[in-house]
This record gives sequence, C-alpha cells and structure tokens, in this order.
Amino acid sequence: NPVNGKTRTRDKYRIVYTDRQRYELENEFNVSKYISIPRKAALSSALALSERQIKIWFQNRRAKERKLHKKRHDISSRQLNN
Amino acid sequence: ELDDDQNNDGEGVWSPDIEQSFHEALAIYPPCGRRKIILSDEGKMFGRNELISRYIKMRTGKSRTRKQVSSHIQVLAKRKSKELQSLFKDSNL
DNA sequence: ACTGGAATGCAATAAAAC
DNA sequence: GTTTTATTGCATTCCAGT
Repeated sequence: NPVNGKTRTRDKYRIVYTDRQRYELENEFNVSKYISIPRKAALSSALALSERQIKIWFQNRRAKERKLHKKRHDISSRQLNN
Repeated sequence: ELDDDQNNDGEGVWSPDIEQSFHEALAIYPPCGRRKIILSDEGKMFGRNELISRYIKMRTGKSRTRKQVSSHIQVLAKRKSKELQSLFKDSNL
C-alpha cells in the first residue's frame, strides 16, 4: 500500500506480527541495530511489511534495548548501594 | 548541566508569539513557497529558512535556528497532508 | 561552500494484545 | 502490569540544487 504511507486505520489500531516476521526481524537486529536501506527493502518484500513498518520496528526494538539496559544498570547500582 | 538558555522562555519551542512571527515571515518572504531560491545578496547567502529565523529574532528577540524552522515546516506540512487525507476519507465504505 | 528539504532518530505516549 | 505496534513533536543526519 504505497499510496498512503499510513498504517493505522479506524478499525485496526495495530496488527499483530506473525512468529516468522518477528523471528526474521529479531535475526536482522542481531546483525545490526540499524537497518540499511537495501536490507530494509529486502525485508519489506520478504516479510510483506511496509518499509515504514520495518523502520518503526527497529526504532521500537532499540527503545526496548535501551529500556533493558537501563533496568540492568538500576539493578546493579541498587546492589552496590545495599 | 544547567538549563540556562536565554533563547527559551519556558514556553514550548513554538510558543504562540513565535508561531505568530513565523507565520508572518511565511507570508512576507514568498507568499506561498513558489519562488526561485533567490539567495545571493552581495557575498552573503540567505535561504528562506534563515530569513524566517532572522525575522523571528527581530520580532520576538528569541532565537530559532534555520534547522528548527525547517523541522517546524516539515511538521506543519505533515499535519496539512493528514487533514486533507482525512477529509477524503471513506466516501464509499 | 552555502542552502532547504526528505529521511531518520528518539522520547513520550496511546491502546490492543498478552 | 508488561509487551507489542504505531503516531507525534521535536532534533539530527543525509541528499542534492545553486
């Protein structure tokens, strides 16, 4: 759906990705935290997701990584304090 | 780091007074985008966003960089585009 | 060498799904 | 209550035009 560039619709707030889509995306994330333009295009057609969705997935995945990192840091500093 | 920014008055980045000056500048320089990028002015170069930035500084005394202006224009264009598409919504569903 | 503008990044946030 | 898609307002980086 290249005309729009929008993903959310009034009846579908968000979709749930398939296990295969999640697996391949996670796999690519382990190669590189930032998706290159050619790899994004390849994943887009391979997984039947828009390039926008690929881009957003990587942003959310990086945010998750930062959140986990922060959590680990908080735990270790609490242990030192105790 | 201390948040000692003379350019920011505690309001948002695009507080009403700045927004007002911004729109005045939009109307002044090219009434609507369409104009040859007449930049050179005897040595110095001025793009439209820099002219807007200077105008905001003149009218409000607050500094908004040409990149902030650029970003703001992009956001406004995105909003406009979305409004137009929302008006064209499901005519036939 | 200058620029404006598109693409992209990130924090904050919403809400469905779990 | 947490996790997973998706948007928004800003900034920052990437791409050409002159």
